[in-house]
Amino acid sequence: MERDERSLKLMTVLMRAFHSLEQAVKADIERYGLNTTEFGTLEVLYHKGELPIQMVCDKMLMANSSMTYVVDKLEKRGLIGRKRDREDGRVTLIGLTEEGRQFFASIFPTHVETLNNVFKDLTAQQQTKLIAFAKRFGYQAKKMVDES
Amino acid sequence: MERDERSLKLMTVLMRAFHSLEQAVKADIERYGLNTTEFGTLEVLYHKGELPIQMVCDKMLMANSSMTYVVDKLEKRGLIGRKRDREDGRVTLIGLTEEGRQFFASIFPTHVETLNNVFKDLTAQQQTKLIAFAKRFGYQAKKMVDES
DNA sequence: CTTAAATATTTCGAATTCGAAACATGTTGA
DNA sequence: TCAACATGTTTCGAATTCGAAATATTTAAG
Repeated sequence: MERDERSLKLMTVLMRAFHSLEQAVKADIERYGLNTTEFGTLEVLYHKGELPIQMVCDKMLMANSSMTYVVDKLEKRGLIGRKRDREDGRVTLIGLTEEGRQFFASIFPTHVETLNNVFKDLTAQQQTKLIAFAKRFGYQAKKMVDES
Repeated sequence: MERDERSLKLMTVLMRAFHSLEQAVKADIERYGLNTTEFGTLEVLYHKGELPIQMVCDKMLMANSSMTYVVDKLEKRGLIGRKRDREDGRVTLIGLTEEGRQFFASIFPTHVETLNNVFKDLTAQQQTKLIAFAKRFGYQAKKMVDES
C-alpha cells in the first residue's frame, strides 16, 4: 500500500474504531444516567481529588465554558461541590461529595470491565504497542495544531 | 502493568491521540470554510459518486436527521445536488456538482499531506499494525454495542 | 502604588448533533 | 388486493459544545 493510501486508511479505520469504542462506553455509562463528559469529570475527581475547574478542562480536553455547564449539572445532582480556593481568588475548586464518591465507586468497576472487553482481542504486548503508536501520532498531531 | 490499568491507559491515550488528530484535520479543513462533517461528505461523494443520503449517513457514522442539515448547507453552497431516485421513490441521491468536484479536488491533496504528517513518525509496518489493532478493538466494541 | 497583562470562571448566542415523530414510499404475506 | 411492516427522508425540540465577551482576581513592570 502506498503512503497516501495508508494514511487515508488509517484515518478511516481509526475514526470507525474510536466511534465504536465511544458508543460501547456510552452504552455502559448511560445506564447510570450519565453522559461521557459527566462520567469523565467524576473519574478525574475520583482519582485526583479536588481540582481547579480549569485543570479538569485540560484533562477532559474541553473548553472551560463547556465545563461550567457540566459542573452545574453534577452539582445540582449533588455529586460534586464547588469551593473557592483560598490561595488564589480566581480559582474554583471542585471535588466529589461523599455521595458522589460512593456513587462513582459503585459504577467504576463495570466501566473497567467494559474496557477490558473492548480490548480483549489484543494481547498485552499488542496493547502496549498500541499505546506507544497512539502516543506517537497523537504527539505529532498536537505539535501540528500548536504550531498552526 | 495489570490488565485493568492497561485498559484505562489505552482509553485515555486513544482519547487524547484521536482528539489531537481531529484537531489537526480540523485546522487544515477550516481554511476552506468547511467543518469535518462537510468535508467528509464531499470526500465520500468524490470517491464513490452519487449515493443515497442514507448510505452517506452510514459511512459518516451520523444520524440521518443530522445529515439533512449537512446536505442542506452543502446544497445551498452549490457544492452538491439532490436528485430523486427513479428506481426507489423513497430515496434521495446526492452527488457533487461540477463546482463541488473541482473545489474538492483542489483541497484534497493538502488533506492527505496533513495525514501523512500526522503519521510520519510511524514506519509503514507500524502503520499497518496500527490499522490491524484498531480494526480488532473497533470490531469488538461494535459487537458489544450491537448486542446491547 | 498603579497600570497593564495574564489567568480563571461565567454568561451568552450560535452551531452541531441527536432521537422521536411525521410522512412518503416500497415490500410482504394472508 | 390490502393490511401490516420496513425503509428513507425530513421536521422538530432538546442537549451539548464552542468561541467571544464580560467579570474577577492575580502578577509583573514601571
